[in-house]
Amino acid sequence: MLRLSKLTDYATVILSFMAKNNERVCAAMELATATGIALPTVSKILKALVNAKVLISTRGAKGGYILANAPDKITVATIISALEGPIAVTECSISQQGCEQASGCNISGHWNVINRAIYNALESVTLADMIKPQETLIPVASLYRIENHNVSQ
Amino acid sequence: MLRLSKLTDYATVILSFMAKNNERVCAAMELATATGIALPTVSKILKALVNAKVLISTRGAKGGYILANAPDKITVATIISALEGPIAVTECSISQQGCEQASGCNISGHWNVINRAIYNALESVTLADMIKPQETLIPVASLYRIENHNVSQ
DNA sequence: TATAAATAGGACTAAAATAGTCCCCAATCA
DNA sequence: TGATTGGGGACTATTTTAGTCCTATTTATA
Repeated sequence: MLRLSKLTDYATVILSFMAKNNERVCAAMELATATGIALPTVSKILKALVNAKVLISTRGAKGGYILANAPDKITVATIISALEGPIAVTECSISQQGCEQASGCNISGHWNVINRAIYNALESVTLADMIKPQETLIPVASLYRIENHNVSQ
Repeated sequence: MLRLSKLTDYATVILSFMAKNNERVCAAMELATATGIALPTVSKILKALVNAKVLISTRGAKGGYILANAPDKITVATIISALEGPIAVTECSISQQGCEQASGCNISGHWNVINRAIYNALESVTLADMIKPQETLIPVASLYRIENHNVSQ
């Protein structure tokens, strides 16, 4: 299903809240209360976002977190990278040392085309877009080609 | 990192082999040998691809699998859907009943835009493309915005 | 300067998803 | 009829992800 982790999902919720309260330092506790996500989890996400330079932190009393850039400069690609590492759908695309699949794997070039397309899609949406009221709702069903054909495990 | 499962990766390797040997019925055993993937795993993948109508199976002695369509009619999106279910990056995009995040989650419309873009990217590359010799190699590093900023777990 | 409030970093546990294996049944061919 | 091959599902093992907690460090302020 090509999914994002829950933490990344939480990150967008947290960052959306912060974007709406732009220019104000928010403590982890406040963000936990506002979003309903447990404090230790919020804290973990915030640390990752600071490492990725999406947020700037201030320590000590009255400390907290603030967006490092304007919401329209923070892309979804950046947020995902912050929590999940490089955006690429296959291992070999990341390790760059080729996959161990000796026979028949000369397809990395095409995965790169796909990765690039996905990256562009994620790069084209910013935090500012996400907090805008949604104009157009695309019917979800149209996104699916095949329904309910998962591998039973 | 937005990754595909290993099984999906294997599926592309298996299907690539079959596309090169088009119009010939391949037994699971042969595919396992050709790709170096363990037989039970190959078998599991083939079953999923049959369910998704990517492959057609023949039972009994001399049986095996064959592509249901020409390689240029089988898209990467179809292959991924076959093994991982609907292509969408967030749970709420799939369940369609909205997420439980009461506060501040009015961003599903934008996720849909992203999902659609990703889907188009995956739909635009076919199995035929994947077995073509790669013309252009895009430097992988250019796909990344932030490097090595993963969350330590 | 002591104290409280806040983040930093990392270790750790728990839960869930994924990968991989195995078994028995059904179908087909020689 | 027996060998070969896929179908379906149960099961186990492994890996990843999620979530928690502890201790150190920093800073404001009473």
